Amino acid sequence: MTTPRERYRAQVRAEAMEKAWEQIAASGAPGLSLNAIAKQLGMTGPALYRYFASRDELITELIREGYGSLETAVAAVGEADVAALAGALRAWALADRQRYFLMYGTPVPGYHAPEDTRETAQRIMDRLVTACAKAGPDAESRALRAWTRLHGLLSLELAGHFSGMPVDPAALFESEVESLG
Amino acid sequence: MTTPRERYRAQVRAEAMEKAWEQIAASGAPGLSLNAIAKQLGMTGPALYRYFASRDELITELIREGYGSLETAVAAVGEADVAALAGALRAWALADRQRYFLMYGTPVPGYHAPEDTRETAQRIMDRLVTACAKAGPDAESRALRAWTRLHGLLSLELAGHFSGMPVDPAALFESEVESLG
DNA sequence: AGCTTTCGTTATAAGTTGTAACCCACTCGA
DNA sequence: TCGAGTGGGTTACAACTTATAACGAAAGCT
Repeated sequence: MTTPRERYRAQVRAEAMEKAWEQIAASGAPGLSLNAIAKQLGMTGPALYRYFASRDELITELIREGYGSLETAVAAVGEADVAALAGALRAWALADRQRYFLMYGTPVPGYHAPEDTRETAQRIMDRLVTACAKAGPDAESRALRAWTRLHGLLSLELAGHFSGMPVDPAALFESEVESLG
Repeated sequence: MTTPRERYRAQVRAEAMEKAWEQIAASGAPGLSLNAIAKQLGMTGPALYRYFASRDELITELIREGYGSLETAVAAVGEADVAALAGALRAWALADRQRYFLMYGTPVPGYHAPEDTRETAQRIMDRLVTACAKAGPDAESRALRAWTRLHGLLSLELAGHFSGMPVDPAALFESEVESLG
């Protein structure tokens, strides 16, 4: 049973996180400002602290949401073959670069992700493992290799390290996906 | 000919960058504070602006230094076979995680690396290409694949994404290096 | 109706980057 | 050797940031 207050609170939190995603997409995680978000929501800075204990908690919540969104993205892939999963991963990553980097990019020393995001990450990995299991033995180690290879490709592409090089990221990705089969 | 003033200036800049590396290693790039560095050098905050036009310029200088250090690291590898280069890369990366992420980690939207670092990166890549050329045809594309695979492995390891998993990063790295031969 | 919880406000503390103005010391040329 | 100019360091300040405290008002519950 949700009271009106709870619903309102959830709505404000959701709107704040929406603005936060926009800010992160525009200026990266370090450029995220609670004050600016509050202003966009039509309230003063300190008011937002009723909804998020700190800037870090907001970012943690964004990371949680990010993992959730990736999980639904891979869950939406019907028959779980590796190529389809890889394609879904790339599409999801390209949809929001900074979201990808928030989860898999530069770690902040001292920051530890909450336990439930690790569990979500595990479920995502499991999905990849079962896909690999259909294609032969040693599913776990092949899934691990798939993950590291795809991540290497994606993170370099998203970071723009291929720009200025005569490289077609999509083709490179496809060729690397084939190497996994 | 270097005047005493120039030598003094260069020294202060070098010391500031040293402290900057320490700060980045401790709290990541967002935690880098010009004020704190100035204090460590025994001067007030604004004084540092005589040496670096802005925080961004200091970070740019650090990135430049990072690329330079990687270039000397790979140049120190005598016979350039891919396995040796990969080993040198991993050792260099493990020596300072945040330095690696400063160069290959999460990009800041709107920030563009200066041209000379791209040239240095190109020279490093060339080294990898010549190493691949000794092992067969299609050196360029094999070098590119080597880069993306090693980066995927390294960045996940350095970010701590393997901790909690039954994974031996060194062994995984070795096995992936073999896949390149 | 009245009580309590919660929300949003202003005020404030302690940081940050960066600029401006000023002083002092060192360097360099006449 | 002395005077002028350059460059380093200081304090003061503006405009930000995160975060807390204290207060008022609105909404919900009994």
